Amino acid sequence: MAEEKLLTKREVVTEFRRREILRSAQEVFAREGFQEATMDKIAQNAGVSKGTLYLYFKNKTDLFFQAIDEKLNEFISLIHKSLEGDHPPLKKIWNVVSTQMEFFEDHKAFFKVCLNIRGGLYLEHPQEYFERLKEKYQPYFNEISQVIEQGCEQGTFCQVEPMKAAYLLAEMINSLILYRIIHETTNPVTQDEKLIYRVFLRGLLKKGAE
Amino acid sequence: MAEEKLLTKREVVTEFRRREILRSAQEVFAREGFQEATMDKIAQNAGVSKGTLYLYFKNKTDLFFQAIDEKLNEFISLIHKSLEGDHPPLKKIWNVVSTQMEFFEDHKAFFKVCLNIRGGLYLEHPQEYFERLKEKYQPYFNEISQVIEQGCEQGTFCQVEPMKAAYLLAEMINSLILYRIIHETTNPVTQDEKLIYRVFLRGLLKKGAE
DNA sequence: TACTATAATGACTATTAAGTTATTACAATG
DNA sequence: CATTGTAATAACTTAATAGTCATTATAGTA
Repeated sequence: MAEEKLLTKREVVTEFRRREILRSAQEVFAREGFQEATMDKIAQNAGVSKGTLYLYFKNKTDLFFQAIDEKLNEFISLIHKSLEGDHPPLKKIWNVVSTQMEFFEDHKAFFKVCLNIRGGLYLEHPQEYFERLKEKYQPYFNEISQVIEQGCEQGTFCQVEPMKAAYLLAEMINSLILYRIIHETTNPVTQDEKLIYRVFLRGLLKKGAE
Repeated sequence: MAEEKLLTKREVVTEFRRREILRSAQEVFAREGFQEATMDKIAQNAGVSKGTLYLYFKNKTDLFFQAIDEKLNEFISLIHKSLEGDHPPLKKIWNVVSTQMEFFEDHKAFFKVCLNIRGGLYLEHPQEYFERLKEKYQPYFNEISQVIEQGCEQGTFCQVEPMKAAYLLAEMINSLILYRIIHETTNPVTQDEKLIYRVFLRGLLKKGAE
């Protein structure tokens, strides 16, 4: 009675096509950005014709957002996992820093796309997509902000607006990823992780100074 | 003998046109971003015909970069002025934070354009323009980094790579400007300036904690 | 005022690329 | 193996816009 939901050949092909198109789109968008990436290039790269793209995706913007959606999910779920369990806030902050740093170190092209989106969203995509992405990021900022709130309550951290502090931390991490890209740094990420961790928690001031 | 270099009517008009086009371009680019801003819109907004734009500027990209150039100069020279004189590093850090925060608070549209450029540069503009802009920003990062170096030497700051610390500071400031834009915050910037100043120098950790 | 050179115009061209659709290929099914 | 409906194709349409150029207007000058 095991109602084995065997996929027909057609369903298999359909799923395979969809994946292949998404993979191709990720590649081309990451390499060329939204404008320069054309539907023709993506189709060719995927080994299908342009018309086929439109059987699977409504339009270019739709394809774009679905393409990044997956990697973004991956990132956000990594962050989520790194915050599971009952650890002290300091440990969790460290986990965020190292997880994010290492993820983008391994996905530099995707990092550029993220910058690209954020920069372009305010100006070059329909408001609707901005809202969608904002929602997408929400859990990420919420989780960091909760960690900070927890730290405040426990008396580990100073009193701050947790969400603002979360933004600060997130952008501190991004700034060093950017630094690494611009200066083509190859030294171990761990050094930069430590730097962020230290500055975010203790600041630049030397003990006893001022 | 006062060799008064009187401008002819033609020269006056020419200079006026040029200024008017730049002003219009700043406006339209800030409102719509690079892609959406068309030469027609810019021309119409400036009250000239499209052909005229090409008498004054080589092409769209050229116009774009000349349009932002001016505001960028203004910003960089403000930062420069705020670092003049013989003040202790702490005072100078404060000056950077408040100058930058307040400048972008007053020029939110321009801030968006800056994000837009940075995001798009890696992917959507010729490498040449990226290099040009990098050079443009150089003095800004150099000055901050020198302040930090000075602080290190004087024993006020911990030992860090000054340029990385400069990046950290710059992006911390940007992160809160971004926060203000996204959350449509209207509370006084001074609060946010103080937050950055404190976190950058002393971090989030409560005295005596951990 | 008349002549010349430069500035300005806007219709025009050329290109690019998103999205459509008529046609063809192919998988499922009895 | 024949029939049918769905998937895929690629040539086509459409729209947008950067950049050009022949024509017109205007400032400088004698």
